[in-house]
Amino acid sequence: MTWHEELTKQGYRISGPRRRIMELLSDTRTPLTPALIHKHLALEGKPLSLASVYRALDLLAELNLLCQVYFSDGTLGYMAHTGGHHHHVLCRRCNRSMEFGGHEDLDELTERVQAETGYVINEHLLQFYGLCPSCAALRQELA
Amino acid sequence: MTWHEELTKQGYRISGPRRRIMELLSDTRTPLTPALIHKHLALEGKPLSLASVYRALDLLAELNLLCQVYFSDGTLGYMAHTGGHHHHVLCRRCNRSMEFGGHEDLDELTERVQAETGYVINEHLLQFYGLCPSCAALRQELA
DNA sequence: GTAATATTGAGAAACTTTCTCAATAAGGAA
DNA sequence: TTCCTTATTGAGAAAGTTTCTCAATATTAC
Ligand SMILES: [Mn+2]
Ligand SMILES: [Mn+2]
Ligand SMILES: [Zn+2]
Ligand SMILES: [Zn+2]
Repeated sequence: MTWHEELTKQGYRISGPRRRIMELLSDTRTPLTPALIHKHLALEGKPLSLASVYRALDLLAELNLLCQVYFSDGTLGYMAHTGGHHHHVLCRRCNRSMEFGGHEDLDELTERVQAETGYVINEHLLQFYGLCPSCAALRQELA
Repeated sequence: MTWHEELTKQGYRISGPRRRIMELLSDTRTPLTPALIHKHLALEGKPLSLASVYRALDLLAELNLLCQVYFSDGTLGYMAHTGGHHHHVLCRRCNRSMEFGGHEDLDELTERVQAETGYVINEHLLQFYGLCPSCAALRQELA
């Protein structure tokens, strides 16, 4: 199901701001913060109200059309959601981010932690940080 | 090594604000945000400048005397660091948080993701969310 | 095309974090 | 203990981020 269809199915309209944000994030390989999104769209010639950026991001993330990703400094960015349960690896240097399938890799650990702590666990946050291939190569050259 | 010793070893002073924040967080079982810490200390009678709260938290986290923990709504809180590599489980209802040993449970997954993505991974962010034992019990009663 | 109304824009307001610099206090030396 | 050096704090301004309000606009159904 496309994001158009998902929005429509849930009774929301396909508005300009929503479309522009989905398109921008689909074309970008790094997570973008609300401020960055606002800036990018302004550079395209037609600025978007910052309030609309926040509103659209909230809705699209709520509907699982976008993912929230934490930079290593803790700020929150957004990426297009390609589908399925997954997590992200981020490059500390250029912020380029890739997905990896989450599958049930944490199932075993989740069981252990539930047993150890007595908590009932129903969600997790997982991200990896490091260097992307090109930044790692660059670092090799300089060494 | 105690946090006193660690601060001293690194050439930092044992100041009132740093001591009060370490003591507060050591006595608290939920992560606290800067604003909450500021409020708690003010209620103790002697308010602390909010700027000092931020400065102390930054330093203490930098020295690994405190851990940063994300609430499920994305806001960042701090807890005393008890030592060793670990992660946290948070209760969505009461925010009570427990540690669990990180050991090398992610090593296998880390290897797989490095192979799949080509990234060189050197850090990870992991947290679990759910219900603590007492909140889960409460929920049972109401059902 | 028209009507109903969901959504946006603009700016105010609230909230969070950082910055500046004079005053204070911690730690080492005498 | 007292004095000296200077790291640290307090207070408030400033910068940055997120939310709110409401009239104007744009989308969708008919
Ligand atoms: Mn997963
Ligand atoms: Mn770990
Ligand atoms: Zn990179
Ligand atoms: Zn609880």
